[in-house]
Amino acid sequence: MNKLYSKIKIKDIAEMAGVSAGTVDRVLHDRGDVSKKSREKVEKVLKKINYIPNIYASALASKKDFRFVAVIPKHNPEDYWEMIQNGILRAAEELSDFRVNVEIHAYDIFNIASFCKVMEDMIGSHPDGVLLAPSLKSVTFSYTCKMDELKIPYVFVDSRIEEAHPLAYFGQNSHLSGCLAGKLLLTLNPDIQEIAVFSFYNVGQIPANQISQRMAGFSSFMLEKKESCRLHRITLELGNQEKNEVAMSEIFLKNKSVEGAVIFSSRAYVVAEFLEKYNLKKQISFIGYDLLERNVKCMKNDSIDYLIAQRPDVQGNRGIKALSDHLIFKKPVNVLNYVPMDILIHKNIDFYLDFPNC
Amino acid sequence: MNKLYSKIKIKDIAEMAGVSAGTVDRVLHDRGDVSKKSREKVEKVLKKINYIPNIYASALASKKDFRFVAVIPKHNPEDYWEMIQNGILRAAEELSDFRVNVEIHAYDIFNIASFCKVMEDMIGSHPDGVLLAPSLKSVTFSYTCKMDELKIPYVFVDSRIEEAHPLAYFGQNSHLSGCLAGKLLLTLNPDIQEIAVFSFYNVGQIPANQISQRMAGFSSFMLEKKESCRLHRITLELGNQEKNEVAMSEIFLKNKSVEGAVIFSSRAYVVAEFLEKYNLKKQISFIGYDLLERNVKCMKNDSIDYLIAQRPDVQGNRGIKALSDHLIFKKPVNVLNYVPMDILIHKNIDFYLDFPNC
DNA sequence: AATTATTCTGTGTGCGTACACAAAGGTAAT
DNA sequence: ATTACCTTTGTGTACGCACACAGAATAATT
Repeated sequence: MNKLYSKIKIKDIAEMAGVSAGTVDRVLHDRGDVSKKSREKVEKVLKKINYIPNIYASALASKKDFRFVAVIPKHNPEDYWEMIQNGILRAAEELSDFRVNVEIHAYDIFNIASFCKVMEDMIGSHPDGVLLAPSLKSVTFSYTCKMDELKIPYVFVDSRIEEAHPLAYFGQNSHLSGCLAGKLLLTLNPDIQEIAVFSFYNVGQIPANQISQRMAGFSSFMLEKKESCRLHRITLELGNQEKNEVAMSEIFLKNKSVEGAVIFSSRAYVVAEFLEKYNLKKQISFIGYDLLERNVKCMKNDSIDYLIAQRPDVQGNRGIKALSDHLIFKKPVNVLNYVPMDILIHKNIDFYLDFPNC
Repeated sequence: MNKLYSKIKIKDIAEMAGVSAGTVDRVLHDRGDVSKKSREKVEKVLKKINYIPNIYASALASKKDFRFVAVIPKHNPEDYWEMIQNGILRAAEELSDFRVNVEIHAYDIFNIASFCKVMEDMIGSHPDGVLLAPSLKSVTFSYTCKMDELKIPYVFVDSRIEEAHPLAYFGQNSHLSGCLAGKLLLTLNPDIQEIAVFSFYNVGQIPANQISQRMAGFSSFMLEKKESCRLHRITLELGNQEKNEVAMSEIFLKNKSVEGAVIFSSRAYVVAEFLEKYNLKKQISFIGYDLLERNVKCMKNDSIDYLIAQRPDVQGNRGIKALSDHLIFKKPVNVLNYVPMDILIHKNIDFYLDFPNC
């Protein structure tokens, strides 16, 4: 409750350099109007000591407001994107005392025009920073180019576009995460010969980056480790339960030799609930992604064996924080941030859910 | 870069209530010297609006220094405890602008007297808060009682003592983590019949809470799921490589029917390196705990199949933050915080290591 | 040399809060 | 009614920093 606390402050530096606090401040912020002589005196002191500004005092004194915009898909409350959004909103709260405001602009994932409209309006509003969940590669790229020109820093979450120049990326290494899915499936059933690989048919939309890369990773892994294994690709349709049920009956009921299944998008429950309904849980090893409530429920019913999670909340949270690290705290930020591929099974999923990541 | 930012401040409340800022402050901090009339006026306003103090301004203005002490085992730089310490030190840095100082007091894990000395000196120094890695239960308990009396808040990390009244606990649910080890071993080898269970002989010391509970969890899980399976308990001795090698030869080389092994303390590499040396990696499924550098190396050599991790850095970090949440930010803190049981395999371990947890 | 123009530098104020202190109000005792 | 005493209240200053502004020092012009 006493003494101890001590840190070098601007005033101390001023004293050491034999100038005033104002001059030190001008040097620190490179704001000009400093003679060479004074600048050198200050810089000499700065080199000697390790000045760490009090960011809280700094934020308090600053009059700048920051406006960040997060552009993500429209979604339902139980969706994967909701978790990303939660992370974003949590960051917004944590940073509110630093005069940071975050707006969420949502686009329709099935409608490129909607994405374009959102992006154009967003860029037109001249935000200080942008968090972006990429849509179609070429389209997205044209907007990131515009932001490069306007010097608006942007970060990617979930997936990224190699050609762009984001401040940072937070997301999984999709290819390797597909390999992991393969590895887990082989652990469950080393002798597996036929696997059903599910994906969703996105009306008029090329499959997301993320998902096709996972698929590629999985395929190449299986090809290498178990060439003999046959992969059946089944395309499901969002909301068309009838058709999906037919497709799944075809593969699971008619063809009794399929012993495993994978899905690379977050709606594993669509398949898992089918497995439950027809009592196939034991025969079919099934692996999915992301901790949607319904997925978790299926896992607890043992219709999903493994879920691979990717800390979506952390992605959103750290994405926003990367922007403020760069713009407000002037900290260097890591560009490529691959989030861990968390392996969840019945036995450890509860602790994962209960413990706030970050 | 403009408007937007606005939050209710003490001055606003003062205006609304028709009193001065000083009076509002006195009400907010329950510091007395306020007439019933004024208090009511202020409280009425407070109920209506949602006042969130600016903790940074508050920290800036506060003249209180906080001294936290972390009592943990002495250790080497590559040890498990080093990671806990790193989390502690990171928290100390993050909180330095809040006038928080953290001291690390280390005790000799093999010497109860050393623990007692550290604890007594520590308590005698009247810290504002304590982070504690428990030693022998009964001894530790006597000190937590003393801290209860002195109203010094303390948090447990790693393991806990049920009878004590900590502000918080951060650590794994050891019992279930033992079950998880069992589950993973069965996934690797569903037909396993003989398993070697390793532990370290701690000279003159009862095995740590943590470890014996994992062992119990594992045993009960195996008993339930695979009654026929035989468990061989092998006790190794820290630093006595010769003796250890003999013991391991006995179990792995003479007895060819052992197909799996587990160790519940962090030095899995002692066993794994033996498996590498005698080329037993493929025959023996082996599961260990914690991401020591040497363990990770063994995993990459495929001599360890699974490592169960417990975010030791997060434990240390959140432990210290729990103290400051309680003492400085007056936030309620969760008592029981079970960290996730992270499942690491060759395929996903790198991402886990690269990505800073929190 | 005197004046104006141009750097440059120090001081002062505010950010939102905590806390010390003095002033004001009230009550009880003389 | 006066004094003394306690309670309650408002004001002022400091925390460390950013930034505006005035004033000092220097350079350029007449």
